[in-house]
Amino acid sequence: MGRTTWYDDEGLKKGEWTAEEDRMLVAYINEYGLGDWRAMPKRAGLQRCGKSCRLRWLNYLRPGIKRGKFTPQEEEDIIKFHSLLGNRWAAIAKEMPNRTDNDIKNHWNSCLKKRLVRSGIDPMTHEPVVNVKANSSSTTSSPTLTPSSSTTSSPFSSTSSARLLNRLAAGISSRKQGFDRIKNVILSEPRQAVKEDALMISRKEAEEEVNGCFMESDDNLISTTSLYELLSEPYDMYQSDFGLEVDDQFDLFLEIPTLGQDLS
DNA sequence: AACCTTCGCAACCGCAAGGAT
DNA sequence: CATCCTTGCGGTTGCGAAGGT
Repeated sequence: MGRTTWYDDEGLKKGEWTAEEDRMLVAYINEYGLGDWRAMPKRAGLQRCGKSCRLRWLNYLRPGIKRGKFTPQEEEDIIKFHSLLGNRWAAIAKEMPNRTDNDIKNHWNSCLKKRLVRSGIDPMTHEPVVNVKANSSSTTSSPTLTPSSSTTSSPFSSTSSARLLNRLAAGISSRKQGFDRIKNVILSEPRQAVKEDALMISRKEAEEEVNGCFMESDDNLISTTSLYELLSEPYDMYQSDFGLEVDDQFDLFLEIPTLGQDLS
C-alpha cells in the first residue's frame, strides 16, 4: 500500500517512504535529536521537505507508537474524548499517548463515525438523532405535525406516543448531563476549568452553551420530520440504545417545563 | 476469474497560531 | 507594529487490500 513516488518542482521527493529513507531519518534524529524540521532533510541526506519528515516521524517512526487494531476499550475512549473535545485529534491523542492523532482520526472517520450513525447517534453531538430545536418564528408551545407520505396513522397512538416520549427523554437526559457538566465548570472555578484538558472550554463558550440549553428547553419545539422518523422506528431500539425503562424516561420527559428554571 | 465496491491507512495540502526578526 | 518563518493541526486524497457479486 502507498502513494506513487513523484518529485515536485523543487526536486523534493513525495509519496511513499522507503525503508532506507526511514533508516536515514531515524539515524539522524537519534544522533542529533529533534528540531528545525526545515533544515533536517538536507542534513540527514534526504530529498524530502521538512514537513514530510516531521509527519513521517510523528505518525510512523517515533518510538512507542501502537499500531494495528483498536481495542474495544480504545474505541470507547475515542468516543468519550470526542464527545468532550470534538474533532481535536491532537488533544484526543494526548489522552491516548500510544496512538497518533492521524490514526485516531482515520479510525474515527472510517469506522466509529459510521457505527454511531447506525446506532442512531449523531457523531458530532453524541446525542440521539432527534431535532429538538428552538423555532424563533413560532410562539406556540406545542409540536406541530405535518402529513407524511409514508405514515398516515396518528402519531399519538399509545405505542407511538411511548416511542416518542422515550426518544425525547433520552435526548433531554443526554443534553441535561452535558449541561450539568458545563454548569459545574462555571459555578465551581471557571479559570481552573479552562486549564483542564478534558474540557478545554472557555467561560464564554460555556455561557453560550448554557444559553443554548435555555432556548431549546424553553421553546421545546420538535420538527415534524423528526417526529415521523421517530415513529417509524421499532420500540426495542430505544431500550437497547439508552438502557432505560419506559417509566424512567417518562419521568425525564416530564422535566422539560422545569428544565430552564432548574438551570438557573 | 474478472470486475466492482468498500475499507484501511499513509501521506499530502492548506491554513492558523505563535515566535523571531 | 508588521512581516516572515516555522510548526502543528485537521481535512482530504490516493492507492493497495479485502470482500462481494
